[in-house]
Amino acid sequence: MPRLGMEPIRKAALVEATITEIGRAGSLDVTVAQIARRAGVSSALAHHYFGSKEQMFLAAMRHILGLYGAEVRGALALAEGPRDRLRAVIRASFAASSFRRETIGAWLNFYVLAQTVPDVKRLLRVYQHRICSNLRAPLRVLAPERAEALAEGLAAMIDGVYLREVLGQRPPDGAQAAAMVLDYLDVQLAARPNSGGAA
Amino acid sequence: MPRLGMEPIRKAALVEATITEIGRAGSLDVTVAQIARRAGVSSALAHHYFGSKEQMFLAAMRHILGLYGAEVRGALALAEGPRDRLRAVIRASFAASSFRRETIGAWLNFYVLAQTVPDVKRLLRVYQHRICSNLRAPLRVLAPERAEALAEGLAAMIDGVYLREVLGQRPPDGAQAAAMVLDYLDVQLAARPNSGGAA
DNA sequence: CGGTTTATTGATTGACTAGTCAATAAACCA
DNA sequence: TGGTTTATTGACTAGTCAATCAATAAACCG
Repeated sequence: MPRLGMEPIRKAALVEATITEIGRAGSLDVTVAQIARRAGVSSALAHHYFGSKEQMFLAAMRHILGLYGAEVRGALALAEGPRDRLRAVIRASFAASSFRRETIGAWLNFYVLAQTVPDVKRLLRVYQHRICSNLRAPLRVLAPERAEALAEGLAAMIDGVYLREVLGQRPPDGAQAAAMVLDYLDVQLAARPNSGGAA
Repeated sequence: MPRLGMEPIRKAALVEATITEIGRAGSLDVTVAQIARRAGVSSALAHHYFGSKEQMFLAAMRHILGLYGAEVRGALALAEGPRDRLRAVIRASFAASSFRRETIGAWLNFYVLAQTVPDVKRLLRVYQHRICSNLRAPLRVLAPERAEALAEGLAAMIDGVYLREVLGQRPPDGAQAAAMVLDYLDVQLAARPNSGGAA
């Protein structure tokens, strides 16, 4: 009994299911049948809407990055002044919507996928570029000379914290993770407040 | 024409080939046949010596971590004083023997594998614990109150730099990577030289 | 009401691959 | 010398899975 206008609903369900399955399995070795089952449809339908497994992965990744981007934009909208903006970006990176076991697991696997699938690589580069930009802009105000280096350091640290979360036995603690990066930021800014000349 | 005593030679070749193939493919989706071919033997022989693909992966990982451990030990042996020891550990993390495209690619994939294979997870935990210890010990001398937090921050940053290297278009530059982490360290230590109380 | 589009699936196919096995042969041993 | 161990492989098996297809059926359209 097919109702019309199912496409967006099914696609959304399949994207969610893809992330969940990858996160649970901790691997890209999930079958289309598994994903489809979780989404409550047949594997044939999944192929019908996405064309291939790779396209499903890509859509899932776009979804994750989209959520993250929304989180950042939302936080930035409320922030005033460069320091606040930096904090906003960092906190958004560990907000509950992104910093969950399944999402982290999926995210790590997309890094792996980027080595094989050019489209995924491009997508991930866009994300990296955007986060660096978001950090660099306020840093240019606070520490112009070191803005570039600090932005890269912060970005690396955020990625590193994510990565280490994958192995953690404890469930991820976004607040604590954010605190570590925020502390790094504070100390760096306190060090050479408004000028630079890093090695 | 089989000569005796081939086992260690074949095993070493297969381990090398495993790392190379995973690094090149950027994925764990490499066939035993591929690995064996690169090692110059049949896939049957690979199974003969390792029993299963999983054991090959595990051996490859032990090899990578072993190389890294040796690098750290070597650097530590030459270091004098806590500050020097810290620098040694960080530099060793980006030494040429470990910081190569293929090794980095393989290393990332082992993080993924850890989510599935308990033995790999255990191995990776041992590595993380060891690097944290190596950092903590000298930090306890230089900044006792913050030693724990700083060690975790440094470790996260090291992992993060590795991770970002995976996507990089340029070939990995260990010196520059090390410089970034060393700078982080210097600033943190300069900030509150011999006491603490981080938020 | 027919005809078209949309939704949906069971069944099938075609390709791939981990792991097994029996066979071959050189080297060592008693 | 003849038996055992070690090295090595080609061929095979059994299982998996992405992708396709033909078929069913509801909804919409003129």
